[in-house]
Amino acid sequence: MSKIPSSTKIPAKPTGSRRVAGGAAATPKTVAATTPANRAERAAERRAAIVEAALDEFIARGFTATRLDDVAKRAGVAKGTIYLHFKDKESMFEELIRTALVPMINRLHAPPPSGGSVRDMVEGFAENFIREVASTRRGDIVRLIVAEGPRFPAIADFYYREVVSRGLAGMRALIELGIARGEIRHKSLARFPQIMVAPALIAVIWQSLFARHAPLDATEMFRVHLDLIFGERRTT
Amino acid sequence: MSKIPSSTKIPAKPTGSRRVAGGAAATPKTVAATTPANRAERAAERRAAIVEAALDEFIARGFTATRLDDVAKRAGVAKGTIYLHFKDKESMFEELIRTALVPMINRLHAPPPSGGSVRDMVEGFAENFIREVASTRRGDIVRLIVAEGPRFPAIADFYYREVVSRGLAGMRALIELGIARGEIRHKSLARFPQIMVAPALIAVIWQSLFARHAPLDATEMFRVHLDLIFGERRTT
Amino acid sequence: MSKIPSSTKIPAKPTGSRRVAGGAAATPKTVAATTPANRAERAAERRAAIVEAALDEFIARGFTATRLDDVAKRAGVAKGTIYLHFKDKESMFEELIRTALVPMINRLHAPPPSGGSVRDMVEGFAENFIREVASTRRGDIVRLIVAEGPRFPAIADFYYREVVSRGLAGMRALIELGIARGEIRHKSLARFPQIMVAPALIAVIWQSLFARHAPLDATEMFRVHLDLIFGERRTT
Amino acid sequence: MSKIPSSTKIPAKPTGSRRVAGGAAATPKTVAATTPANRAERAAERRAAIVEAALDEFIARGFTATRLDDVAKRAGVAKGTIYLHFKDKESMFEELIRTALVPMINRLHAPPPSGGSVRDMVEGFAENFIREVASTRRGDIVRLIVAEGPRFPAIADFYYREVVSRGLAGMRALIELGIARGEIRHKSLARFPQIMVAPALIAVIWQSLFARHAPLDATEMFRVHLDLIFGERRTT
DNA sequence: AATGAATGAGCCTTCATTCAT
DNA sequence: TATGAATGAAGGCTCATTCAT
Repeated sequence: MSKIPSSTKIPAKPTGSRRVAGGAAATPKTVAATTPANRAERAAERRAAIVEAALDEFIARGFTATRLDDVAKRAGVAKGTIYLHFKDKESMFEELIRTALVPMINRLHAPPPSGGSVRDMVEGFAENFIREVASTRRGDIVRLIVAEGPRFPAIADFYYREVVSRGLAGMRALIELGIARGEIRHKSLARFPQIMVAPALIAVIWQSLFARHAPLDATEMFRVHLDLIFGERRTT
Repeated sequence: MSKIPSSTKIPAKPTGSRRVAGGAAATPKTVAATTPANRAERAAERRAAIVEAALDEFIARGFTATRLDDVAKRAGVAKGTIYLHFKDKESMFEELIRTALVPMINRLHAPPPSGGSVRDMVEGFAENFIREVASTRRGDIVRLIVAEGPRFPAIADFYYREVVSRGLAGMRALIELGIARGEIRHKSLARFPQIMVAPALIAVIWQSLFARHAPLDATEMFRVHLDLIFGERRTT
Repeated sequence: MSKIPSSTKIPAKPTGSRRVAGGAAATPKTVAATTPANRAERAAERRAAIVEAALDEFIARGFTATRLDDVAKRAGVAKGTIYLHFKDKESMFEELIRTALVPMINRLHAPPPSGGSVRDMVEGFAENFIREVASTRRGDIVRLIVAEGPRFPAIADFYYREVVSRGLAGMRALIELGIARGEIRHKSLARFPQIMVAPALIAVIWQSLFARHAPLDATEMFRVHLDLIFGERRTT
Repeated sequence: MSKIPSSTKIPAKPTGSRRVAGGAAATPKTVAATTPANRAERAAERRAAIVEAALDEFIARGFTATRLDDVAKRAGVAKGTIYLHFKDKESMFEELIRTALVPMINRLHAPPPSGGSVRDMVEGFAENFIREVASTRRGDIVRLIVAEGPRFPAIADFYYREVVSRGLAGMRALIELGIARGEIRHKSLARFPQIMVAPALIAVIWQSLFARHAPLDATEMFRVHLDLIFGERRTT
């Protein structure tokens, strides 16, 4: 049994603009004359590169095992530069997670595309979730929260407050709408909206841990799950 | 936002006989009046204490952040003693996880208590799972696997092979039985036995991360979930 | 009988500019007024200081007993700094030895100052050797190789290949020249050039181990040795 | 470049009586009924085994790198047993060296076999030395003293006092005899008896370090050396 | 006397953080 | 603003030594 050696080079998807072709050891010094105007722009770019890199590393190794040295290398900046943007490793981690959750939060704010049946809405949500979360890096972030939550209560709290509780509230509203409209018969489902999203979370975890052994068609699974709740549709 | 300081003393559930109450610096030399007569017995006890302590620390901090120093202190042994029982931190971690999973594996071997309806069987299984796993340290171990799996592929593999694939196979058999007996109408459920257990896993994660904010009645949630699959029962 | 306590402070010949006199706890941060203008220069200086210090410690204690902590202290750098220059203790040791041998190797390359008789050449070589090796730290390095060679075969190999075999080859050539010129009568000496240098090595070892008890005039000894080979000279 | 891994099993020449055939992990407990009479005998045997084992390990690894665990294993005793015979590692080392030197010391006491010419006597001594020292473990001990001398001044002192100074004194007497008898013409040789033995020491070191690369016929070398001093003999 | 489990000081090495340039 | 050399606290692991059996 061997763990992933910490020297493993997680293939770096170079983060955008910077990183001139050919530059071996990423020498970011020779950036040439900087137009005073785009200073801020350049800084923002750097910061973005750091965020990208840090997320990748944190996802791959977890908080403690991540080395800022690696983050810097991957971001193509010097180690010290990280400290121009973040107070320390811990704050960086927390800030990163928050930032990464923002899109999810926003989606929860957006009123669900209310056209059509409740099932369509839920299915739309689920497809979206699976496409945008379960099979992307955002899914890894969810797993990261599960992993580091106990050591970063603030992160867990934030996630609960901003994502989980809102998401469940929205889901409950949908369920109640479904019940009101007669689409859903099981009234008690409204007491446990978690049930509605459970397969989505399963999918997230499955992708990280077992996809290699047994690929999982998350969308289809979710559809079957919805059949349980709304009754079979395809028969029609 | 602050993470749990690494110096935080996770309250140690003292492991059995040794460890006199109040003893601060845990001086394990003066055992004197402690009963265990023979050598082997003492050794086994020590090893058990280390296992206990290590599991607690690993669960609380994750692999990398766990200090063997703390494990030793919590177990009431010297640091060197750990190395009489385990090759190194990594082997200790892997061995611990495997050991901790054995009870779960055994339960999967045991033929499901086949009396009664399929729903009863599943419900029995779920109640059991929630009682023995979701709300105990075994649940934390599942979360630990989710957390460290990507860095310990061997652990993830082992968990998949010994627990997940077997568990799902068993569940699929039950589902097929339910379909054959007419208890379950949704035939495609057999393709995704994950759906059946999804709420159980949700419960495990919820306990670790959010129980503090919003307690979750896992048993009741699971019952509602079963209602979706088997049809409501309580109406009777 | 007591060995040198490992805490013994081997008097450090301070390595160059840095290191203000008397400074106990060696706070190398406040360099301030120290001259070395540019980065590279400073780095080279530090590296040199480490090399100096490490050699002294290795010579005084041998490989295993040398503590990098002491090396760092003696070099006036932090422990971590060593690792900016060397991969680990072992590589440092091997690299150090090789580096320290380079001057000897170079001397072997240089064509012997061919003026005069063979005896003069050998005597010149010997005087040089005794002046530059036997009574200096280079002699200690030879002893160090003798001491650690069996545990570092690579070091022994390197020493044999680069110094011993070349040195003996050169010496053999000289001997043959001496035989050809009629300066040396014992033809079989060419089969054992080791004999020619034996007293030099004896001198090296004597200096390290017994000089304190009985000083040895290595130069004079070598001259007597040459008398055996070339016939007495002083009579003239 | 790689050093000998410390795990290297130096092939143990099992030390005599003990060590029952087939006994894997050398379980010295089952020694059966001990005749009260031979207690002391058994103890002496054990001690001898420890001495043997320790010498081998010290020679192979040097003082610091030698683990008492390995010594115990090789001697077929428990680690604690070593402490019944020696105060600590350091004393053991010093005592071992002293003990190992005794035979050499004794030989020096024994009046040189005074029959025949001085050359015969020296040649006899040298042949003896090369046979009994240079190519045996005793030679390794000489190298060990060279290696550890600086860190164990007491050892170096002892060696100087008991072996070196006596040996040289004896050699000087022989040289003076040779001069008196007209066998040796170079009178100043008496001032540096080291010259007489230098090739012998060279041979010792050569065996340890370079024998593998280039075997050395020490006896023949010594004979050539003597030819230098006494004049060629074979021509006759 | 002999054992070997247990101890804990100590050492190599890593890595978050600082700061002179 | 950005760099990266330097720092030193901390942690994994070893091993001489002790001591209950």
